[in-house]
Amino acid sequence: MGRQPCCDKVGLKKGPWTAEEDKKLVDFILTNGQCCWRAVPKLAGILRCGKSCRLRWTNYLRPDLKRGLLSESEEKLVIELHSRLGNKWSKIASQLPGRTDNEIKNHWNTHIKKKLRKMGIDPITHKPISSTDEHHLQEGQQQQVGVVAGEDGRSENIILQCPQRQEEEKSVSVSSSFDFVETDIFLQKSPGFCTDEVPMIQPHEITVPCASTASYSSTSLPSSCFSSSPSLKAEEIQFPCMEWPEPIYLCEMDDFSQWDLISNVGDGKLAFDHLNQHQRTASWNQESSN
DNA sequence: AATTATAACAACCGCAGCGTG
DNA sequence: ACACGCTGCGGTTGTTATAAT
Repeated sequence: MGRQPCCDKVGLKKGPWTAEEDKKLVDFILTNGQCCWRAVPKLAGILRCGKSCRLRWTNYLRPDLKRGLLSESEEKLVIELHSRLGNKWSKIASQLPGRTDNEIKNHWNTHIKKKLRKMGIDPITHKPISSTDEHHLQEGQQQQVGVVAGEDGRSENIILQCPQRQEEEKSVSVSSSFDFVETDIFLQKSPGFCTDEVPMIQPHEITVPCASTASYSSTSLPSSCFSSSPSLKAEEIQFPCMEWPEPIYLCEMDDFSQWDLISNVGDGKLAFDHLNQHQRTASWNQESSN
């Protein structure tokens, strides 16, 4: 079985990517497409392992990525999907075009988690924290079949979550997750909910914002926007009568034009304009706020 | 102005599933 | 059937920027 190891790690670089490395990787993929990641670093002349190249491309260099903070509606969608799927970041990301699993995971850990806790909601169970333990105890009693009782609450939680999560992963189109319904009801009843942070807009309250570009309704949504999701189809997510804000739907061409890494300088050649990461993020943020 | 704490996010690590020889 | 490599995923860490003292 003469396959070579994935990467021998000897002489391979780690840490932040340089402008030159980015350029090499982008040039290579734009020229050759995404092929065997193991071969990419050698062919592109990059001293990284294929895994690192793949991550850099998928999380940062891909031209269809949106930048900047998640919009309110994106956050709400993340919360809902998380209540159904748990930490299945890739599945959640597949429902947010232009967002990566890493980005969503980071946003969850740094923003959403705190907001939910601040609101008294357990970000893991999506239930009110005050009643979480008691609630689990009751549920545990109802679901004793096949359950090995843990000695502490922690292990019990895991036992309680798993069957439901597994079922939901098999069929996300199930009418409504109990967890999410409970969270949603709680959010609606919480006047103290930080509306300036994550407003929970009801479906009928969501309107497509006025924008200079064409507006999209749910009926005009291009199905291709969701083609990246093998396991979840957009229409399976239950959002009756919901009209999505534009940013969620569009893998905008605007995004490509705003993407400053690559620009066509004529005769088919691409110029690479590397900004440092924070400069770029700042400029994206600024653009998105305009 | 300097130092410390916190936030944000890019990148790494290890594991699991799947495909291939 | 088995061993191994490749890829993708999720958890975690490291680095940098910003805010607070």
